Amino acid sequence: MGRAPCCDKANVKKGPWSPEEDSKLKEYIEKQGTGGNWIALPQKAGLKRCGKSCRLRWLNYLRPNIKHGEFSDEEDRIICSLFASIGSRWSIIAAQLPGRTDNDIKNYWNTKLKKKLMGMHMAPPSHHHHHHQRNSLKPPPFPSSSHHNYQNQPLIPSQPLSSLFKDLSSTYNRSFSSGFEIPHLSMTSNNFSNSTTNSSLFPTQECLVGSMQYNNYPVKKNSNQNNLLMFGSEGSCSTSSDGSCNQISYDRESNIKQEEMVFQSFDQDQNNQPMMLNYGNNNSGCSTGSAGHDHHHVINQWCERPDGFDHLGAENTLGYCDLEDVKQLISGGNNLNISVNGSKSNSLFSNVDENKTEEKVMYFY
DNA sequence: AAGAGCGGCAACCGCGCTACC
DNA sequence: CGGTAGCGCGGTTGCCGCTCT
Repeated sequence: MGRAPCCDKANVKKGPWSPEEDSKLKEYIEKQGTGGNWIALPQKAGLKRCGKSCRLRWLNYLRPNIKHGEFSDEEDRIICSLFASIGSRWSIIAAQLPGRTDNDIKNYWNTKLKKKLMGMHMAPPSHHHHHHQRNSLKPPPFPSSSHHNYQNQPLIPSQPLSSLFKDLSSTYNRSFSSGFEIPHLSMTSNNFSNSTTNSSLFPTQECLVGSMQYNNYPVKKNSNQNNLLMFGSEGSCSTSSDGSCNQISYDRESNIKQEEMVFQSFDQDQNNQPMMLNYGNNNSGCSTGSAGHDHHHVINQWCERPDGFDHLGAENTLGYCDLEDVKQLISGGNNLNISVNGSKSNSLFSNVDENKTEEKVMYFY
């Protein structure tokens, strides 16, 4: 039994939007707002479009402060860093780049950035089949929600992440040895009614990934009392648990997405302690430092800190990871060594709930 | 000059999640 | 508590312009 269509497909227009449709939609939303119901919106606005189509058009093209055009080197770097860390979570990546949409970034990655990175190390395909080889550089398997899983991807390492960053480094004539960025994803919590989060309220734990020790990232437990892998803003070094969060909120004015994420449920470890994975570095620890860069404005709107520092607090605000550490992570069969709460594990996902995934080892493609 | 191939991007599609009834 | 509507996301497709042969 299939799902009922969201609209009457026979009576909706498809294809490119005309300027008239654009102005109708823009005008309606600017005056009336979305009303929290995209399905009903096109009829109210006098558009023969599917609600989903309207939403997409608004979010990707019509809403204020949308940035089109060339991506800066800094934006490239952020995209690459986050992609290397969390994979194709475009909406999350987009949240780090004000004015950019997930669709924009996705397209940019698929058509340009990926090739830029691959250019020096991978021979171009002999035959180009449009749209069919774009995913040849696969993201790292990400302990995703059930929404998207990577467990069915073939375990065939083809592109060491280290070389990927080597490419990037040479491309931009800079070294990533002190600037490899770790995902930095701010959160809000259901426990807080407003949008601003004091990130220090989130519990964190220490964790070793390869030679890197990470201890800045908060962890939360979901309502099922499973343990969650979360990337997040800096926090205290304490441990606690609270409710779940898993929603995207929007800046009231710009509709720019703000993220709060629950990524993956983990089993408890052998000591019956909550398991988590933090990203950080031996040297960075819970350090603080200079203020953030422009691309963190979105985050900073939501994760204010009284000291004025950004979330990871250092010059590179997303965290640090020495390139050698990255290489180390990639080497040895692309197998990450993880230590959680002092107990070593030889793969990132060895503690993943086996009912949810069969994949035990993190590979980079 | 023409057609095939390629690249870029807007838009569509299907599905998971969640709030609501 | 199950069913359903709506939302949001990532993957995919279609179209169009440019380049190459």
